[in-house]
Amino acid sequence: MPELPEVETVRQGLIPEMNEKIIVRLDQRRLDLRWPLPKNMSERLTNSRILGISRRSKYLLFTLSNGETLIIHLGMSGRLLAMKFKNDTRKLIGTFDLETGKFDKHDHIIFFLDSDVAIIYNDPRRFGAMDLIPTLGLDNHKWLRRLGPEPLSNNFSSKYLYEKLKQRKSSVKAALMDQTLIAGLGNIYVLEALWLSKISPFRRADDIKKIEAEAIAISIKNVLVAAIEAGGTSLQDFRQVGGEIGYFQRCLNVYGCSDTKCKNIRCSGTIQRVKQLGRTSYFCSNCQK
DNA sequence: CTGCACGCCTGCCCGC
DNA sequence: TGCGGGCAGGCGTGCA
Repeated sequence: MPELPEVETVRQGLIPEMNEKIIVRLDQRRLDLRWPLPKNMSERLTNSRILGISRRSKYLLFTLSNGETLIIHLGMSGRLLAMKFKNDTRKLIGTFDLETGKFDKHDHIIFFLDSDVAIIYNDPRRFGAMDLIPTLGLDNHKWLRRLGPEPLSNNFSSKYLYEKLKQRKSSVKAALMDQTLIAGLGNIYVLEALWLSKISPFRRADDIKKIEAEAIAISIKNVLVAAIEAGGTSLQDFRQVGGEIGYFQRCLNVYGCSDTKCKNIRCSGTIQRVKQLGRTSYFCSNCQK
């Protein structure tokens, strides 16, 4: 569920908690998430200072003083939650219990910082992943090297999108979900952007006209910016660093809106829920052509 | 090479 | 009240 806006929201929340802090101890409670965790992760991270936190697509990148970068992917249900251990007044959801002093069974990794804050990685479904590699080799990492442009950067333009869609025989939805074409989108924001552009998710990508590609590119940027400003979408799992939900679900126009009236002001259609490529698509067949 | 089905994993929700 | 089945979906694998 965490797509680009959710990961960016987490990044922004982590910066005041983690930037310039030293990891004084690591509590690693499992050896694997989706894949094995980095070898000797605890030893390699202990006493390292976090020099910066950036994001590429849905990956969080922690630059460390030991010359390595920690890569974290939240998968479907991963959360990074900050917890003060002295004078804590925060309410955390589904994790550390202040009364019993016990961690949740899905608290897999806990980063203790020199500021009396701990960052808890909680992930019930364990679709998340971590890796730890030399910072110099970051661009060639297997998770990062094939990613397409960041949609909010100048590397992503309507011209780029038009040219790429022209090469695809799949549906426009499948193309926009492809991380090598554009990085960071998932089911929710692809469907929202297509609704805003009045393009059906079932249209063939190579049939998209130039003016339509422009509308899609603008819609992608608009929906991502708005979602980041709202602190992301919390449909089931997503939480911000302090445990708060995001508020963008109030702004969703089609995702999860089956059988409701289309919110397009000039449209009398009804939002449909249909299976597409083994995933759920929501769209209005009346105004999305 | 492209396009797409599948499996991973758990919690939740629905129907019986 | 209990239980089985379907669903959520990002991403790697493997197939045609």
